[in-house]
Amino acid sequence: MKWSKAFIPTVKEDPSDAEVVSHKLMVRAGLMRKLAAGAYSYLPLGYRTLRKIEQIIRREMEAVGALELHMPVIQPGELWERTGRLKAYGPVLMNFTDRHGRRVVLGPTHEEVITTLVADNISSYKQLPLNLYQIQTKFRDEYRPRFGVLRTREFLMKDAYSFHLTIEDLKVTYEKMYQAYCRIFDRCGLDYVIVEAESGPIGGESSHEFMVPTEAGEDTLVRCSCGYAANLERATAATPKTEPKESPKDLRQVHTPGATTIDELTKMLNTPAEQLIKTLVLVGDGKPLAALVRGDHELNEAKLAHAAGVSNVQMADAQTIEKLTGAAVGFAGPVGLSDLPIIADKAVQGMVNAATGANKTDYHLLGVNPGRDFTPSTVADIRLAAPGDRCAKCNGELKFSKGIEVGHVFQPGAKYSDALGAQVLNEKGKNQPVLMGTYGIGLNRIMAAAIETRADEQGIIWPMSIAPFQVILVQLGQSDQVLATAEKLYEDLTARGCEVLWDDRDARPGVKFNDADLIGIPLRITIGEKALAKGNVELKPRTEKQPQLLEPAAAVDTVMRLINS
RNA sequence: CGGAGCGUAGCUCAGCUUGGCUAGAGCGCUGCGUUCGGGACGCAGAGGUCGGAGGUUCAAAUCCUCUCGCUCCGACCA
Repeated sequence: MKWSKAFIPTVKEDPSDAEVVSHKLMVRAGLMRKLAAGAYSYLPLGYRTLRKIEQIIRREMEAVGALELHMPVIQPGELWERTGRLKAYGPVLMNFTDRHGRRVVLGPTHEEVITTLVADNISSYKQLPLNLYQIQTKFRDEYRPRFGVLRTREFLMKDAYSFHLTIEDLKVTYEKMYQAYCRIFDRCGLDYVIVEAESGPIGGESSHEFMVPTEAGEDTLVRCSCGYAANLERATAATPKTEPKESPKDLRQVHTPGATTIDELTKMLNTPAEQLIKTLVLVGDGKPLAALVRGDHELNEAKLAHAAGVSNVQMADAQTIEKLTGAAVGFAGPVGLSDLPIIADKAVQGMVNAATGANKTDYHLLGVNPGRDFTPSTVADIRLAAPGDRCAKCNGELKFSKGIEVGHVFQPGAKYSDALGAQVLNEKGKNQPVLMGTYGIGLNRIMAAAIETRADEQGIIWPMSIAPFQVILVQLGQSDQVLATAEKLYEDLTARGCEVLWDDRDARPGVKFNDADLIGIPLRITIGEKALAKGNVELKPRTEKQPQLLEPAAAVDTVMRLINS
């Protein structure tokens, strides 16, 4: 492709609305342009990379026996009601009403559609396992699209769904897909870590996320040198050892006017936050419950829901809290709160002479001792891990960092089959629900993550595998000799299957070199009078400083060797 | 949805506080010339409903009200 015939609108300055490196560079290198918040056009150069990522994914999916299909973006809202996800996704679901007054959902994912498909067309265990995937645009009306292409309202996703008779068989495919994902991200040149994850609205127990560590990421990774890795929602920390410094004292009520926050309370009582018990009133599946965490800890609602055996929890409103505790918000405490299930974090269990709310406006209790003054109905890990925490497995120091989620694998099992009636006859002629695994990859995020983690001050540095072109020919000047050499190189390389971008523009060398670096093509061949006087051209990988002088034919051989290595 | 900020040429921005003359700069773009190995220079040009609507005023990019869009922080989420 000649640059003069291409559409590669590079720009010198960072776009004013871009914050992260990948966003800036994708715009500057002419890969994409924004249409509206969370909606981007991919220009020819950017689309080439996206298609290369697609091809890598297709190869690896085929290698593990997944079959490509294509499902509708528009989906009946009724299907989403049946699985309860109309509510679970809430306003994130893009939807509209059609001319007949029916609710239509723009698919954010396709569990409902594929399960219906399988329910209607698979009836025997002999047809299992089955593994289907598609690569398609998904729609999610995000609260806040941001960071360029990292969180958008419309994005390209590879979504796969596998179906099984037994949990063992599901695990076999899950493992295969997990390995295939590793190969995909390896081939895309990403450094990634795999973390244990929460399943969120997809559902299911075991779940892993593929994360690319970078400051630009939105997700928080919690890792330990022993190999433990989880995302923040899932991470478990060792329960801090509290060595009782004093013997239990008597309960004492103190006047604490207006102290409704941990901060105010630590000042007023002159007590460290770790001596306080935070009592939170929540509603789980419509029923109120109390959650207890140490004052310096944060509640993890997903863990709480799990411990309480409910599908989700949310903070109770002020009215409910006042009714249940008999006090204004900020003065709740576990002592005497006998009507509610009390779920205490493990770290609360060993506390001695803690301070809590007194269930009386403007009063707190001192000398509170779990076991003596109140008894939790459940003790579990219900808090968020925090910097400074130790690893639950090896007691090493937990490290916190940011990452971009590029892939996620789940095992929802029978969740959708039960809701949508996907059953098969087993060997004994009895109906049983099909078990499901689901697997997702964000293609745009792969692209952004590759840029984010590999760029330098000059611009993008593509890995060979997903570079829009493998080689850029930089032609300096328009002399007959230069032109003829460029032409020959272009033909020879193209004939050998190499993807070449030929910068034939009548521009100054600096402009061309800077653009070449900006768009990040892995190999650059410079054709100029200087080297050509001795019959040479210059070959320089994007990552190297100094070029190598070679005769054109040798340059072609070297390029092909570098591409195939 | 709460908090903050920003909308002026294709892009990046100045001008707004304290209303006033033909609305500016750099980059990019067009033409001509000189240049040509890491974002050249000269000359001549094209390009603007100052986000939109309403209001105040003799007069609005500038002040007021409403509205739309974008960005960041938070909440929430994959």
